[in-house]
Amino acid sequence: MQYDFEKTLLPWLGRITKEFSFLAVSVFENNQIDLTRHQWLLLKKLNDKDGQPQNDLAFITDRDKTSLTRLINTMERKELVKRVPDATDRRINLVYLTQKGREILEKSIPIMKELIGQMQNGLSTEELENTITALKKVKANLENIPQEKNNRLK
Amino acid sequence: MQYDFEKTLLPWLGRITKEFSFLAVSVFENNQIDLTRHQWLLLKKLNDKDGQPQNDLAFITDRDKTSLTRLINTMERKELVKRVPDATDRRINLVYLTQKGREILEKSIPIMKELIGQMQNGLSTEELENTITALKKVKANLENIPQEKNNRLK
DNA sequence: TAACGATAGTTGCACATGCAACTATCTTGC
DNA sequence: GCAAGATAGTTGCATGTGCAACTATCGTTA
Repeated sequence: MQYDFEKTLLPWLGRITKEFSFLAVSVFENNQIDLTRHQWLLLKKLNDKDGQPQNDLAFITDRDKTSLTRLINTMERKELVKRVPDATDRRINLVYLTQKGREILEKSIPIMKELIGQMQNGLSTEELENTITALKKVKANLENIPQEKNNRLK
Repeated sequence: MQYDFEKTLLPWLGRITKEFSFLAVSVFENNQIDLTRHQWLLLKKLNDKDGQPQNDLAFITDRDKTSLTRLINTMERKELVKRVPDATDRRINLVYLTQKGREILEKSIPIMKELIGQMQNGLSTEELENTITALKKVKANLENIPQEKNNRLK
């Protein structure tokens, strides 16, 4: 008998993540917002705390610093964020929202809330909480699996 | 008051997916298996049913056909799969596992099972089932959200 | 203070992905 | 049986990602 991967969490997580990304970009487009899911998330993090070093942003968005470099490149071209060299430590770039970035983010937040609401539609509060609790356990489990090579989040 | 996205499913799904990919590749490496998560999944699907057209494989792996083209390119270079033109319809390439592909897949399956087991560790059968049920609902919700542009899965 | 190691960020390379546009082939309808 | 449309697959371009190797700068310490 074959091992049935459909009865594990694995396939669902990937599918939903991908599907949601598509939807988000699609709904953004319908509202004349030109943002990818990744760009949106970074704007959101900058809105929570503006002017962060690239390294910190890489950490909180679970991303390699090189990936963040290029995401910032793209977003700087689109004038959503700007790099400002740190006054005291010249190695550091602080990343700030531009006015345009802030406006686009504010326009996008209710759309994202609506979309998340639709996604979670039909789940009771309890069901939702239980699911998140389970996913947190899963995340914790993954973090406890040792791996030699994983040094990107140091 | 800020809307707290951490209390929605959204951030957890993406994080876990990414973290699991890392772990899988890392554990594969430790066992001298050179596979990415995507390559592994395709091998798995071919093992379930060998000799499928590229279009069908794109569909069942939730992927654009162009993405699949290039994934097959990579995997053909690594001699994991091979393209065989369909005898009756010359537009179609049927994709088959190679001997090497099959061997590597068989070596990888117990490792994947083990990793999924570790990921789901501490979740009771009931909890796991409830979580999967909830995720299925979420997936169904996403599919019911209309979007003009999404024509990739036709 | 000079040297060494740590840290922040970038670049080269490879992989993965999607959309638009393309070629080749097949199917359908007149 | 031929033209028009549908289908399978590829390619160009853009985005996003990670690792290894690199530069520039800072901190520590001998």
